[in-house]
Amino acid sequence: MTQTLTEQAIEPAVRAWTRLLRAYALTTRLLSAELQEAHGLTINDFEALLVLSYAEGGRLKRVELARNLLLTPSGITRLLRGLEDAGLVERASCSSDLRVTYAQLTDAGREKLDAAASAHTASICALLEEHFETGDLDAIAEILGKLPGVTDGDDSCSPG
Amino acid sequence: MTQTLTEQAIEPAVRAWTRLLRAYALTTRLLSAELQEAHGLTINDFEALLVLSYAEGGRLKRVELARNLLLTPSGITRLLRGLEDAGLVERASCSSDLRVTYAQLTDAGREKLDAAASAHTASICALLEEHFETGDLDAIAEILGKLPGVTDGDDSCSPG
DNA sequence: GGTGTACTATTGAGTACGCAAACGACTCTA
DNA sequence: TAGAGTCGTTTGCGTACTCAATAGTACACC
Repeated sequence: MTQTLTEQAIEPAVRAWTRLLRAYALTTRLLSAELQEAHGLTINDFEALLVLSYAEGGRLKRVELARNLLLTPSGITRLLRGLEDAGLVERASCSSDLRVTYAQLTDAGREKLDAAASAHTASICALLEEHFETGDLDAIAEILGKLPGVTDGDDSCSPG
Repeated sequence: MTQTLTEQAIEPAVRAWTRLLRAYALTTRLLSAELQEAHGLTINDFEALLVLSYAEGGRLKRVELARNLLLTPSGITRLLRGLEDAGLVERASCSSDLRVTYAQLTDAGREKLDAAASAHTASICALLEEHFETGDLDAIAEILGKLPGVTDGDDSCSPG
């Protein structure tokens, strides 16, 4: 390298990447604190309940949930342990495949979700709409949706 | 709430938010693994070295660094402890204010950064340019830059 | 039927944070 | 110059994750 770092132009990709990092840090810090304070849920707790609520019968294989939330299997085990202890989710076994266990949303879990969702959604909207226009939000969603994996769970979010 | 969750239209803000979460998870997982493997640095290690390299004299108050990386003071203490132990950064005290200590990039730190930067930048570009067009990257950067705090350190990234 | 491979879930060990508390240093006020 | 409030830093404690290893189950293939 004859060119030092400080002489390099900043790549668009790098600029976009660092801003993604910072935007994530800023927004999660805020939203996570609110959600934790108001309902004792982490963001992933909430997302898990949400994904389950959209799933048929309110249940999903743990491995599906992992794919959906982009967590590792061990992450899912520990996430669900918390939700199980809180009575929001319960285990259900699969008769046709003894390896899999389902995560099943309980009534309490659905109630918790309903209770938390409106406030959490409002927080998200308030935070983002304060700084972004609707066109911005659509643009972010559309562009980030091009990353494979980002829209993986979206099918289950179209109720039908 | 008379309307149940599954009947609600998904707010643009919520869609953008969940995709931001997933995009972050996907990209950091990949890039962090590469950076760790190749150079033994976390993403924040790298970002810290980078920010310091742009700073005048290669040094910055810890609190400035914290603002820049969006870490809490305790996060900075621990991040820098690792870099100090590795000899990449050293402490410098401030004669006019005994409370503050500077984080000072060492020669080894600058070499490490130079060694890691090209590969890491290439990884970022490869990952993002594989799925996004240049216009997308600019759009992400511009839109996310509207969030206050996201562009806070950018001044120090314009070498002058 | 046995065997190898793939998959699901869990656990142990380690890490990178945040928050709250504490402490020393600065600064403003009177 | 004494006191109060603010700021920079560190530490203790807790948490949410990762990776690697493990065990049980499924299935294909011979």
